[in-house]
Amino acid sequence: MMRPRLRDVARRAGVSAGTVSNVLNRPDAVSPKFRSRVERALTELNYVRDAAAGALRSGISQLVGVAVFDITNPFFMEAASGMDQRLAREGFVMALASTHADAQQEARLLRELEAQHVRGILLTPVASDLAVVREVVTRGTRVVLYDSMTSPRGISSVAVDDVAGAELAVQHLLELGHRRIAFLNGPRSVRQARDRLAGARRAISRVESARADLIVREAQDFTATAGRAGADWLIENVDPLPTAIFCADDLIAIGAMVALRDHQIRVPERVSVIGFDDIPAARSIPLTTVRQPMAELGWLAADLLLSGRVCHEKRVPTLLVRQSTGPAPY
Amino acid sequence: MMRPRLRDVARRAGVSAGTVSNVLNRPDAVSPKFRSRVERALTELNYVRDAAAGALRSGISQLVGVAVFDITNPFFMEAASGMDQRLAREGFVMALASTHADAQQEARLLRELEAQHVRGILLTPVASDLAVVREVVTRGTRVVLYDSMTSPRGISSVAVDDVAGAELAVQHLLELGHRRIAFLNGPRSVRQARDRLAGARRAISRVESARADLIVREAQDFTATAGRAGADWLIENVDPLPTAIFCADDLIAIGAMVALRDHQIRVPERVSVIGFDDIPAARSIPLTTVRQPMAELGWLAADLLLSGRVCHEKRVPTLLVRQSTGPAPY
DNA sequence: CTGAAAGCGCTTACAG
DNA sequence: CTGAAAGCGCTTACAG
Repeated sequence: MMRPRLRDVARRAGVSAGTVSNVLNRPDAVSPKFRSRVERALTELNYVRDAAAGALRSGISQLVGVAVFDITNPFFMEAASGMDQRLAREGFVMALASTHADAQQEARLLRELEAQHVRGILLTPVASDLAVVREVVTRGTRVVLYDSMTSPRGISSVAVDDVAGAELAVQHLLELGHRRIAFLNGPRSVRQARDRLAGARRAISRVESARADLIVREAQDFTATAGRAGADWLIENVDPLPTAIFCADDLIAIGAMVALRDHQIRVPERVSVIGFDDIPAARSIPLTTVRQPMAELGWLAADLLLSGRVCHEKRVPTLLVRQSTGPAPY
Repeated sequence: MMRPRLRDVARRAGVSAGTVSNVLNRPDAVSPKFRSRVERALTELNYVRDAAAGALRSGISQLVGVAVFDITNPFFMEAASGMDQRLAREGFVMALASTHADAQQEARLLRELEAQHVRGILLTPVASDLAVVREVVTRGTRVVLYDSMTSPRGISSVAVDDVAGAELAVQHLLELGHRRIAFLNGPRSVRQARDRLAGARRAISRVESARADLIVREAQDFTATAGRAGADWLIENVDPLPTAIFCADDLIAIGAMVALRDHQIRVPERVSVIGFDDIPAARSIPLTTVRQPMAELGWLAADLLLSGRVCHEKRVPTLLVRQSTGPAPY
């Protein structure tokens, strides 16, 4: 009826609770005879260690906190899946939560996870000052930053170069002859949005032969709904319509394509669309995009967390040309 | 440096630790004078309750376990998002994990979450015997089943009628004149796959005027990769190709459409494709599908968990006709 | 190598 | 209404 406790196992094995605990936590310190006796009792009773008690006493739990912007964005879930793969093999349980890209909620969440004595936290940071993160780290909780370009001392991070990625995207459009390009960005409060804007601008500024324009429109968030609204806005307010739209993520791009289709504007014949991330759905659109190795980076972030190694991994994203981009129509 | 403890707050407020705890847990039992003094100390020190200690002592934590088949499937993440919305408003933290639709891993996970003294578990059950679930519930952990058609006594569940949904899908194809229909199903070990097959068969068996065929192919899992392989198999092995493909979920449908496109088979002119779930990407394809109200059901499941009410909610899914289905070509 | 004991930070009857 | 004390189930020095 009740779950067995350490003392139940101890009684059954005819040893003390301390010895059972030793078998569990430092088996080498127990004689083979006692160890096998205890192990039998453990399996016979189907013992599961009380995680709360263990966490309280030892100061550490089998929980790893993962805090991302948005759990419905495949970008983050691909990453979380990579993290989970690394974590599960050591028996850790992932506690996933969303910050909704809000600094307040991020702070609340970090404290809450710390209070659970999590083994560590994998975080997509919203705030770039990292004040709360530092606080938590100072008190002894490991944090690894996912998708963060800041490389604070003592805190590991993994990231992709967003500036380079956006540059790649816009360069691709320029090479196709586009000279009036719209950029459907995410909210500027998010670092990724700022960096991608910087990259887009840099590519534009490189154009020498002719003049190139970048029309920037900021979406409310990185969702398809926001992308749709953004494209609707372009269609209504920008005349003539740009011949290409660079979107700050694939979800925005998907939304933009829905809007274009609703207005019978053909992609890529009249307007080219390019995204960012390469979420699984991008392939089926099929959407030209800038690929980020999300699962790989997630795996790496979890690995850094477990090993305790401190380092800053940066990856350069790659361009994936599919069928949503083509030559400029004029 | 160290996080403040209850006793630090007590000292600062000039009261005992018990009184601070009372302010936190049963404020009405404390006089207004003491209460406000304690509350000030609480905020001044930025106190965060130690969750592990609280869980150990009270037997309950602020954690809610969520165990789904696959965290990269938008179907589950839309649901999780609904759960999170309900949970976050009461200050609960969601611990999301994947069972990979495997009964073993499900059992392991349930025990692990129980050991964390979670407030409850929201589970997409793999095993239909529910033995481990019952065990956990007997010991006092609340469980609400998500997407489960079994309605065990004492355990709440929310679900959509998969049989009816699949019937709806195939009926739609039949009404369009299709008589050779392929069904790209998920693994039969999963209840949803079995139910959707039953629904598809039922629709087929209703046809009176002419004969209708259902060619069933079981995919490895509910992913786009599996869907692609499934459609490739159909293209290679079934001649003539069926004029319509019903897919057990949208991911499989998306994969199938990629395969068809790679073979220059036009959708819906030569082959109609219909999915199941209505994940956000479906709209942008645009894929005809059977809609499940995932976020709503997730919210409801979390609500049942928190309220402790036991009931079984069933929803009837709805058909969403978009542009991936059309009249049979012959 | 093993056992008895202290203690992690809370919560909760209970005495005053 | 408040405080002192016991105890949740573990882990970990420490004595034997």
